[in-house]
Amino acid sequence: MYSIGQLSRATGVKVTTIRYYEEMGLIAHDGRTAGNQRRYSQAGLDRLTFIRHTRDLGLSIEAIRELISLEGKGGEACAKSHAIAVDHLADIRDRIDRLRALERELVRISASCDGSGDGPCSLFEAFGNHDLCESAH
Amino acid sequence: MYSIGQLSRATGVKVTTIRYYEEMGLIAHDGRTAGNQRRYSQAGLDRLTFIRHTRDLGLSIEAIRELISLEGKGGEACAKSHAIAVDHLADIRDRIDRLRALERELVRISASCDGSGDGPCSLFEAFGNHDLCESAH
DNA sequence: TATAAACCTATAGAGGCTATAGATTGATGA
DNA sequence: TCATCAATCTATAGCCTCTATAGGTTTATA
Repeated sequence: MYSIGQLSRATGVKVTTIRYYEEMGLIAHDGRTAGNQRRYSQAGLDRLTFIRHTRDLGLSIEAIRELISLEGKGGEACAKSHAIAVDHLADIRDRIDRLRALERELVRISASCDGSGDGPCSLFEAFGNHDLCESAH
Repeated sequence: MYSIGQLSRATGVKVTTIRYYEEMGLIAHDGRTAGNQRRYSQAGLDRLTFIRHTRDLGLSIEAIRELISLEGKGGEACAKSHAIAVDHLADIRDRIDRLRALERELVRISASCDGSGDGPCSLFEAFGNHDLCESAH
């Protein structure tokens, strides 16, 4: 059996965060000591490792909760899990696209003035008036 | 003079958010009516437009506050503003790189199972064991 | 003048943690 | 066996950028 601190060191998830995940319903402990301290089995460690990885991938607590509820059920559950992965991938790609647009804008804005302080500084117009406006709002 | 609702409609920033920006020190109103309602001049509208654009670009409230304090000062202020833009650009590029790594992982994970539910579903192993581990933790 | 829309302040909640305080328990060395 | 100290416990508040709600007041229009 592992203490919460051992789980923390093994996975890199902070102790307080493990308790937070418990509160969120992602992980349970396998009993307590006489003095009320949490104890975990190997299954607990595996579960936390899974949570850590899926969080690293950017999945929300909600999505992870759903994945967990689908684990090992086969058939339709497999399809649902697949959908979570594919949806998240689409979301990531969306964010990449949006960040690329911001990157282009910022390149333009940075270039609008060399920062030397000689001559008029056009950064504020550049910041205040960007091309995204035409498409975004 | 504009009411807060007019400012909101003109910029697409919600009324409650405008009041939040005021509390954060990004925008001030130009007086109040006898009945205590905020009124704004053209300068207020311009300021909110600026805030909206810089938020769209992903700048933090803190960075915007600094930009505002530097506005129209020329010389060194121009250099500082330039640095804010360049730093933010570097940050955006970092985030793009990280999202690209996630994208690759998710492509691999999605491909590990077709979601048909025929045969064993390997999504959970794929989610729980990803390559990022070797580099990230 | 009556009504409805807009406005006001204050407060709580979202998501995903993190930090702190103050108390208790557990493991180790003497 | 006991002292000590690290680890753990619960409960609560804070971070950031809003958003939503409640309950009340003001403004604009018919």
